[in-house]
Amino acid sequence: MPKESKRQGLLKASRSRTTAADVARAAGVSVSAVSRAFTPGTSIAQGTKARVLRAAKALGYQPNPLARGLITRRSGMVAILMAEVSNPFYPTVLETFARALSEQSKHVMLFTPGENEALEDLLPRAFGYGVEGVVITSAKLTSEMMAVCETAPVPVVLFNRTVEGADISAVCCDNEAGGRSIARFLAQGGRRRAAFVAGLEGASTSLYRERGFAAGLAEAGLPAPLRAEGDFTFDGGLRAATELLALKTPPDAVFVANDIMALGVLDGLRRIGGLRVPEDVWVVGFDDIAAAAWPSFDLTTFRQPINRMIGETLRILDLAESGAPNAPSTVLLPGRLIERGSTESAASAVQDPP
Amino acid sequence: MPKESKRQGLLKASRSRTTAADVARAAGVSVSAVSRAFTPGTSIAQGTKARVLRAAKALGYQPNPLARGLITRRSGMVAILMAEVSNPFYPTVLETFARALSEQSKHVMLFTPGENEALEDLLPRAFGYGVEGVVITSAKLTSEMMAVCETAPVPVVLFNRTVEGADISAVCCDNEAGGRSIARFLAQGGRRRAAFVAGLEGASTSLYRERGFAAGLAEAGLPAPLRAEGDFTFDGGLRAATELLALKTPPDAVFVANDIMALGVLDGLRRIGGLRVPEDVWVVGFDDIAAAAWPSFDLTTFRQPINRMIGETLRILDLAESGAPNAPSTVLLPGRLIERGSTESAASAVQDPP
DNA sequence: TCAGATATAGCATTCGTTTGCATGTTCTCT
DNA sequence: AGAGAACATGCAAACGAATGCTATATCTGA
Repeated sequence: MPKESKRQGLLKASRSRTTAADVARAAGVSVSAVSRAFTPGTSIAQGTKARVLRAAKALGYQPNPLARGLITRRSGMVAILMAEVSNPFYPTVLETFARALSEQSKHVMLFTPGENEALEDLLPRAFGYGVEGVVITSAKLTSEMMAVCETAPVPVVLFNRTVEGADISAVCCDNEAGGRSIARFLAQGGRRRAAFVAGLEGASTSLYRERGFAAGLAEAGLPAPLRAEGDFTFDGGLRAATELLALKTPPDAVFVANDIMALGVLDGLRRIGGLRVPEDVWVVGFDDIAAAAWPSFDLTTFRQPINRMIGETLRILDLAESGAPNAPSTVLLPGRLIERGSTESAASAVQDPP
Repeated sequence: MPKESKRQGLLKASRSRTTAADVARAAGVSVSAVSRAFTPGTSIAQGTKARVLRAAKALGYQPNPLARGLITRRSGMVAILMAEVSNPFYPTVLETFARALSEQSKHVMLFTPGENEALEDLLPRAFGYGVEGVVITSAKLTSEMMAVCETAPVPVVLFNRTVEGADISAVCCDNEAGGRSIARFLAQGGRRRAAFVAGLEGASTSLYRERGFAAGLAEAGLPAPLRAEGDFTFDGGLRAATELLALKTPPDAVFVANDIMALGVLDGLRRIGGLRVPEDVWVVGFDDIAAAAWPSFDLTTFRQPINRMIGETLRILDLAESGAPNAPSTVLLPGRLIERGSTESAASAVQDPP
């Protein structure tokens, strides 16, 4: 690797960053004082602090997160592991996170597992960067992964996921309650033959939603739901729809494990099956992504409280960070059914008595 | 307790960070040698390099990016500024970027400008983290912003944006050519009264697409397009549709500045205006997002070459990084029209004469 | 065979902070 | 007024790696 020194000289000459030493000199104090002025909760007199901050502002000084992170092991970044970008729910989550963290002047480091990249290799890399916390929104959680999470040097939170019997914090919508309330809604609407379209095998969200849904149907005296499988994608929904249409007696209502897939089901039932929604069949999703409200779909769905979920996640991260007992906690937040045109309201359906 | 011992082992492996000194000791060399073993292009014998790498692997050692970045000023991260998460085009871009960088074992640091956060404040923060490059995909580019970009210590690339007269690299689809080819396509299909739905005022993409479109129509001997404005969002598309419907003579074809807005226009024309697509009116978008291919929309659109665009962006970043003359370059990549059901093929449309 | 060129390896410095420790200062209470 | 306590400040040693320089081996050619 030959020629290299030229560029360096060029760049460094023009943009030498101002350091704590510069500020110290300007304010007539030591670098320690500068450091303390920027670290809350340290022993420093009001006067000197003000003086330092003033000098810092004048020079445009900001503590270097890299140097700081080298010592404190916290570089002001939070790692987010996210795989399913094709599901619009997650970009929204990502954006909200980024904004929320930005207000604490923290930043998002994004980790997207590649084809042949194991998640458990990604995490140590993140730790190397001194991330102050990790949020995982990826579907597949292997047991190796769990092990890494449990021994992580910083708090780890599963977002929209849970794992049984693992010592990891998790923040979720109450999926089981959601499934149950949808079952109740369908029953009240006079639906007799419900179907469930599952997401990826092994995803906790799909599992709990199905569990609650089945329980709710049973409580209402309805038979267990028909079942098809998708993979949480639009195309998976399309395929599931054809599957359902192939049944001798198709369902009169379908609860789909998430919205993006529900849109696929809806489209499949209409375009391929020629069915009318909601006249022939009702469709209900889960998440309340933006597209659910589009006129073409007008999808009834169960809204996840994204903002509260993110709030709770940040709370857990902060909590663990501030040295509180790091007892892993699972937070279940209530969601809410949003009725739209892919179902009829219970009121109008009640006309014919059971 | 078996669980206890297992944990212990993992703790050792993942938490207590092994440093270059540990590896040096294990390999019987100095830390310098370890450093050189991990830095390509340095003077080190094959034998010792192999020995070091073996020891490193055995200990699970990875150079600490923070410490490394402190010296080299490059921490292995690339900053991405992204605002419009509600447009599915961008999450896709983000994901592709993250994967591509991951293969160079670099990482994405995401910056999402908040409500009252100026972009030009965000960049210096990014520089503080030693990012090796910056990719900007945000809509609004103020002149303060330009100034910061031009004096940046690392390469900056505008993605899907251009700015005239600024010394900043940019990678774009050839929007003007795209607009022109769409115009030609509509003309060949026998459309006589075209409309354009613009995106945000001041967005270069919208501007160039419109320019090319208008030029193409003129060349085909058609009148200048009708015009409505959206804001690059679905709802903006809906509003634009109502606007167009309110005209005394509505258009027989609409070119919308991007897909997500085109879906809104399509939905608006159908649901609100009761028009049939493509029988009554053709609709063409730009981007080719996933939803464009959904049966409900089946949107003809101009596909941006995302992969090539990202490839070029990375190339520019690498180029500038490796010390080549940092002459800002603008790369224009060709896109391609994807015909779907929201238009008729020119062949079939030619059958019935007006 | 020996001077001189050429790879390698190590030492010590450097990057920009934080922080334990020691040293003042000021304050409080008796 | 004096003895501690409580607070402020600076010094210097980390943090973990990169790198200019120097000191050795090793190699080259005459």
